[in-house]
Amino acid sequence: MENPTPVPPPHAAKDVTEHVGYRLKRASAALRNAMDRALREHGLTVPQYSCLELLDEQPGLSNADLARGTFVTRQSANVVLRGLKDAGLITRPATAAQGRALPVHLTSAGRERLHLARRAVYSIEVRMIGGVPADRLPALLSDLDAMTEALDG
Amino acid sequence: MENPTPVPPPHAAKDVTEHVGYRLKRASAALRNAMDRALREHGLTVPQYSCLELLDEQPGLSNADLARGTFVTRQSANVVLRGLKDAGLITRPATAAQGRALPVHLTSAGRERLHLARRAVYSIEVRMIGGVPADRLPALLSDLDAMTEALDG
DNA sequence: ACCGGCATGTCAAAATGCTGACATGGAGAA
DNA sequence: TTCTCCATGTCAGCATTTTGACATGCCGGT
Repeated sequence: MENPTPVPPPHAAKDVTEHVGYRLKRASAALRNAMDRALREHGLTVPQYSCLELLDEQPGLSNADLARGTFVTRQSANVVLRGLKDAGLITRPATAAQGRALPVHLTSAGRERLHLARRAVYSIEVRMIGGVPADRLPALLSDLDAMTEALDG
Repeated sequence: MENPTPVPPPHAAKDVTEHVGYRLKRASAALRNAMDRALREHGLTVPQYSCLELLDEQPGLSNADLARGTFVTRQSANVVLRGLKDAGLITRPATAAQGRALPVHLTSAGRERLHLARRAVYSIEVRMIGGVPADRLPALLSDLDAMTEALDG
């Protein structure tokens, strides 16, 4: 009487490695690893790079914005920002002109560092995408998006 | 003269959220979050659950095997195993009969806990997969696999 | 037999991330 | 206005994970 009802598997799968979650995690880990190694040569961590990329695109984002954008907590993002500020790659006002949000901006050194690191990161993305047929890329993006929405919504 | 040569983007993309890496990370984060919440009710962390799942399928795996299987370092896996052992969910010999690898096995309590937690996790996977067209699932699995291989190989 | 390479388990230290909690500022309802 | 709700920034404590290092046991070629 330990387990009378076997759990119905999400879909036909011989073992764990056939599960979407496993593949997703594995791909994500591989990407994280590759980015870690590449960014280390530029003196950046993955969260730091992610913040720089977001800030280059949307200057003035707040700490909370960056936390959401990089999928970590506000507290973690705060630590990252402190590191970037100490490195002179971003600026952050000590007081808020209005509200509590403190808008973060890239310094020219930050922009420069980002542009250098971006080369390395993009080449990784190119290598990663190289494995999948080009005509399936839109579907892949869409499916990843759908999965996220299905979980978050 | 700051950046004479713009970096060629990996593929046509208006912003960062169009990049495969971003989508991948986002989906992975959403899954991780959902699993964290679900497994907490069962007193398990994601790495712990992952180890139990692997051990149920392949009894006798070593710490290093589990580290590779869960995409963490041997040291991290060791901490996880210690937790599982303290909880009485696994057994681990103190000495190796041959070689250095110590084969890990599930206890009946471990199997029971796994079967309970599996329901919650599978329902998450079902929900996640629910967002993508069923006929695209094989391609999705294949593409995730291809990306991993392109990065690791 | 010997030795070099390699995988494993483990220790120590540091970095990283999260949970819980609290104070502040703003928007909207009563 | 006043009050309630929500988002933000931040502090403290804890958990998790990684890097770096070292000792042990096997397996290959020499």
